[in-house]
Amino acid sequence: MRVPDLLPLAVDASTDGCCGTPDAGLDADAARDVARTFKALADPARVRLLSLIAAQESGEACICDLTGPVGLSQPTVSHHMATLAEAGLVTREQRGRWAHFRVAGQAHDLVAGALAATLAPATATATATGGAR
Amino acid sequence: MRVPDLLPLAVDASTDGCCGTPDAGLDADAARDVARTFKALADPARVRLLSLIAAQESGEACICDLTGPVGLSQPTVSHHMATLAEAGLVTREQRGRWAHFRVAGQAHDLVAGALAATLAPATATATATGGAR
DNA sequence: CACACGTATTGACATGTGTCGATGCGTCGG
DNA sequence: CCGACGCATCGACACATGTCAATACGTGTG
Repeated sequence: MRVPDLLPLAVDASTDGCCGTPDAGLDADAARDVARTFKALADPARVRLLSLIAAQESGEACICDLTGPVGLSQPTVSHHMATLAEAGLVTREQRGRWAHFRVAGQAHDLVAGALAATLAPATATATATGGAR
Repeated sequence: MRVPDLLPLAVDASTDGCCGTPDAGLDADAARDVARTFKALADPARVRLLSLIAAQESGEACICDLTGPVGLSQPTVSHHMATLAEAGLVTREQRGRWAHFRVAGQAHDLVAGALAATLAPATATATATGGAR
């Protein structure tokens, strides 16, 4: 399952004095969550699947619509979609015997938040935790 | 030394008629480039290293400053930094016998561009290629 | 109800990747 | 000039991951 309600985005508190977070980056847990989000996009097949769904006129697609364009077997596509869904980047809706996938509303904020947390640990906690639903 | 001038961000032209790019996502090459960028951030160690550098007061750090906080050996950190540098996310400057790393100016745009290309192939070509091509 | 169809799961395999110890290569200090 | 220091590379290992064929599971359809 694991659709984390966005990201913890905690900043390392190891040597955290009071206000400035001197120079310590994200702590181990936060880094692991951030990496988990990016890892979902770290494969050409998943990137292609996601862009393929995003490019659909209807905004959604089923597995059978995707196997052809990406040139992968049905089990492989299904596996990738499960990965994307677990990362919270797509949503899966079983309608009849078709599984309809669409890009999650969180998707952009999820990745943008992870990026912000990585590149600007100080300000990211404010922007991301407050900005993304 | 592979610092791709941002991303190609090409959209699939397989069934591209004239104007709308009906519903095809990124092509294989573009997806591979996008995935390459995200893959650099798909490991907790690298995320942590990057955030650690970004959090430095001076904006830069050498290997010896990083091995401690992340709890990894010097060769491993060196290897991760090479990965980040090859992805164009950090820059490496040899000064004396220290190697100083700083977050590349491209870094944010590089990742944001990859994200945009994935989630909004249609508009991304306009926004991203306009800035980079 | 039996069959066809779309999807998910399983098992297996090859490849990729993170990690470390040992070692090599420049550079500074005595 | 020689030793210490910082970093990169190499070789090796364990583990994760992408991929497929085979198969199981639900759901419509005849």
